[in-house]
Amino acid sequence: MASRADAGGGSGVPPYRYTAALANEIERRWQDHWESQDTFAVANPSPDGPAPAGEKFYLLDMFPYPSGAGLHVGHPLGFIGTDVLGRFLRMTGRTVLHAMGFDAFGLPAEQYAVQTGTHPRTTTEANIARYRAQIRQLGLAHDEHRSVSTTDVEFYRWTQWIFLQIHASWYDTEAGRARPISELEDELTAGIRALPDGRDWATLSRPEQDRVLDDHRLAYLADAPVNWCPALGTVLSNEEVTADGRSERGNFPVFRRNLRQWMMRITAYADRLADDLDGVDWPDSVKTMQRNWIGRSQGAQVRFASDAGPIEVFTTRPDTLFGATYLVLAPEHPLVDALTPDAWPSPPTGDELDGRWTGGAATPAEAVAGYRRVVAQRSDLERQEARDKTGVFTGAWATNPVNGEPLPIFVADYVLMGYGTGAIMAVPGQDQRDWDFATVFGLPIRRTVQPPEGFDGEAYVGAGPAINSANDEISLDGLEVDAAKSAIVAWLAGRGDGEPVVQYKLRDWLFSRQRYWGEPFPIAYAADGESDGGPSIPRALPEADLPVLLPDVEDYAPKSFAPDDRDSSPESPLARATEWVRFTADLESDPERGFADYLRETNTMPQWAGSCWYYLRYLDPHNKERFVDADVERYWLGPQGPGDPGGVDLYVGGVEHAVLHLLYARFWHKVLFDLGYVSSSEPFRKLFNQGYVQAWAYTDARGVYVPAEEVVEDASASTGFTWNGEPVRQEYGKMGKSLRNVVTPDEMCEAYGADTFRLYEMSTGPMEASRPWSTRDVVGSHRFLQRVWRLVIDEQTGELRVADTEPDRDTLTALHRAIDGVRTDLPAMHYNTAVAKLIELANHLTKTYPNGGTPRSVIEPLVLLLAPLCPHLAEELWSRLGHPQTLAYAPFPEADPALLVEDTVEYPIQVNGKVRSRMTVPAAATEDEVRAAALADAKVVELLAGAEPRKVIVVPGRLVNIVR
RNA sequence: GCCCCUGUAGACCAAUCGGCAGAGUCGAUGGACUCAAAAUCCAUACAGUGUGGGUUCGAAUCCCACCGGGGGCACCA
Repeated sequence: MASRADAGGGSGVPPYRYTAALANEIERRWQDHWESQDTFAVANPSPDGPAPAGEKFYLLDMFPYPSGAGLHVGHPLGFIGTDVLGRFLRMTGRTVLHAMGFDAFGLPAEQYAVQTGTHPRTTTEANIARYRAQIRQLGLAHDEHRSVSTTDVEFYRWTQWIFLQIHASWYDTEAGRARPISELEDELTAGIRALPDGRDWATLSRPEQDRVLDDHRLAYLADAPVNWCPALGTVLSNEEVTADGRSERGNFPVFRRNLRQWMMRITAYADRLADDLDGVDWPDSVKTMQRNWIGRSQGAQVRFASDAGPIEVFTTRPDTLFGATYLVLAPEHPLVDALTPDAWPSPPTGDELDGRWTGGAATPAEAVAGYRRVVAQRSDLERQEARDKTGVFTGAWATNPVNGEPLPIFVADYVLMGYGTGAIMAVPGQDQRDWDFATVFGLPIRRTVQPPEGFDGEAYVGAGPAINSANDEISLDGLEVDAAKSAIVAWLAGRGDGEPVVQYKLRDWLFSRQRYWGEPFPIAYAADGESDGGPSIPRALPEADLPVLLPDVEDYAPKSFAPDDRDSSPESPLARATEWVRFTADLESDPERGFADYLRETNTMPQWAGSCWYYLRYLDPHNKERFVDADVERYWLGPQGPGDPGGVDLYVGGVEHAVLHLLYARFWHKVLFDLGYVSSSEPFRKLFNQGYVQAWAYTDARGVYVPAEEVVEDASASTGFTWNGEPVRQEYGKMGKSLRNVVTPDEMCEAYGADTFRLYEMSTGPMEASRPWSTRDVVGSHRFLQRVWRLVIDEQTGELRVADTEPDRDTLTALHRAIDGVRTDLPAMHYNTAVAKLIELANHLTKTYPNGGTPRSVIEPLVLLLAPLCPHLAEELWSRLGHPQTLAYAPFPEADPALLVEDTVEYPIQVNGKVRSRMTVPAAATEDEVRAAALADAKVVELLAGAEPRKVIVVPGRLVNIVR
């Protein structure tokens, strides 16, 4: 079977037609040319070098993970989009930095290594080479000298270095920024700062002092509840666990358990991460997602007295305090054991104890223990699915500070230990969850906010005046929610029973993984333990020891377990590299010891580490002294004026990174900013989310996916499509192997050429929209490029067909309209409409000059207009038109405003909103002249039949509407 | 359940401030070229903007309700 490329070059086709074969030849030639001439290399400013030519623009794509499957046509959508913009900006005089790197640590290479024994580096490098080749054939104008991969030793050296800076920092809440931990130590030593627990710094032993410092570091070890995934053999960050309590990768069960792990104190930055969103130009949807993730809420902490001491409760509705009728603690709450009495008490009210409260247990301790057992055996998923309220009475009462009322204390799993204080005051009148629980356990319900007339729901959570809310000292009655909140919080604070407080959903970032293929931590522990017998203190390795190289190991797999083996414990593959793990040194970070034996940290960093700062390394990829030179960073990323946070000028990628990558990267950047290493306070000044390329997939009668490329449209089939004559059902989804609908850029480049592929991807819709891939439609873009080629080159002879004649006025107008439109559309990334305007111009020229002889003064601007979208074809035509230099830096055409205005305007004339007639008037006509002309129109006179119109609306340049 | 985005010819998509529903592409139909086909070129037809209300001289555009599609969050006190 002949391929399209063969058909294009076969007999009967003019010898100099723009076929796929010719396109491929042109494209390879120009790609080689750009590479050999270093066309897209961009220099950093230097004191002795020449000043940069134009205003800088740092253009950035979210770098890809080089998977073994290679690219499909969906992947390069964003890359092509940024390339078009970058090329346009270069032609308008900007100095553009555009580079491409690889996020190359990651699980697939490691899993492949586990299966085959191939070193992950081998697999990764092969995949990167394939990606580079696939990207190169698309003609993307990247500065190749700036390409980095997170797995490069010279890259992860600096990832480790940044980790050391974070580890060597603490967050000074008074100053509102991170500072070197050495300054904290100095202040403690000098007595300027006291220890929060009242101990005297000078009397502490060295390990005790180190532990105090470790409690402040932005990177710290903690026994924290983590998400342990036995099947993957590793812990996961909160962000990597799905809503139904499974691993995002692989969909395995995840269990909560306590483990000693590396954490990043991202919560210290919660306010700045939320507030600084105001200063960046990001889509509102992404800002909202980040704000929701940080989850800042204003509220109050209230203390309820109990026999086991005060119980701290967080609430966002302190105004409803008079409506509290019981308290609930999370089952894991530390006070539960102290509260639980030996025997069931009689209620202070003198009533019988409600049978529903005890769960049938003989003693409170038994009831609580039994309930805890039930809860612990539930997975997170089950806990979420079970909406029925369960719980048990602890046997204890607390006192409501506003009215001295005794409130029974329950334990229930609808209260989470991880949020607030792990204890709530329950206000069934104004909270549906509390209402449900109160209903199950027969607890009193009291409204303290007046619901509106006709409200027939249960709990009322809306606005309204307070009721039933007064004691001898204070009355909230009649106050609206906000006023009531401030009043009661002030009253509580005055009595020492509470204070205003801010809560966040954001948790600290779990930063260690039990994996091989990641950055090793530059950390070690004393082999013989600590002199005070406490847990090991992590010791930073000196900068001179960087990079800490990944050792070779026999087995790359972490120890994995049965998916539901909740009691298993993680074990990193690096722990088996015993020669690497143990070493002897005299560490400055361990002043207590001289030369001593140490054991390396055997966890590795999560995949996010490299992506937190790669955009900084593009700026200065070969710097041996620093991760990025300060002046270079200031030039490319520095703030442009007051109120500007600085950062990358445009960052383009999918919305799937709205919280994870973008939040982590902002956090690292802010730490580096606080420590004075970067001048920008935000990494990405402007963010743009491109859409996805989706694809149709087809299933047969059994529901099995069939190869999408072999499916034909068939109106006679019940489903409209057939495969091998069988009807198949169409569905819409992601492009991928499992749906058997993958189309690769390689196929498209072979069948049509890269310029056609680029043009097609850019013309199917606006950059932000997802759209279906349709191979059938690609030919339209190809035909357009053939028309452009034919305007310049004779298909029979290969000679130029342009003439040095003057274009007519219509053609000139068409050209300048196109210039004007394209100049507006390209910087706005409205590539689909820019393409339409180019096609319109080409169609006009084809029609106007059917026998060749298109004026050079029109053709040359057309070629330049096309250059950002189809650079190879444009370069080729530009060169054939006699220009020896690349057009990459040629000036982009400018529209002549005089040619954009028309002499006359055609006005539709509406009568009562319906178009009844048309007229042509000079463009310079005044509103009154237009009105007069419209009223004089024969059709209008006929329709009005002598009557006076009630109203005449003239929209200049648009239309006239006459209301009868 | 809550929040956000979205709905325009058979398909993908256009339409400055609310102002003539159509720029462009595919497909369809007809024609040119061809012995024929492919490729290429030329021409034509096709929707009243998811549904129902409202505001307005005028609504795809603004407002309300509902329906469909996509995404995010989810016992967060």
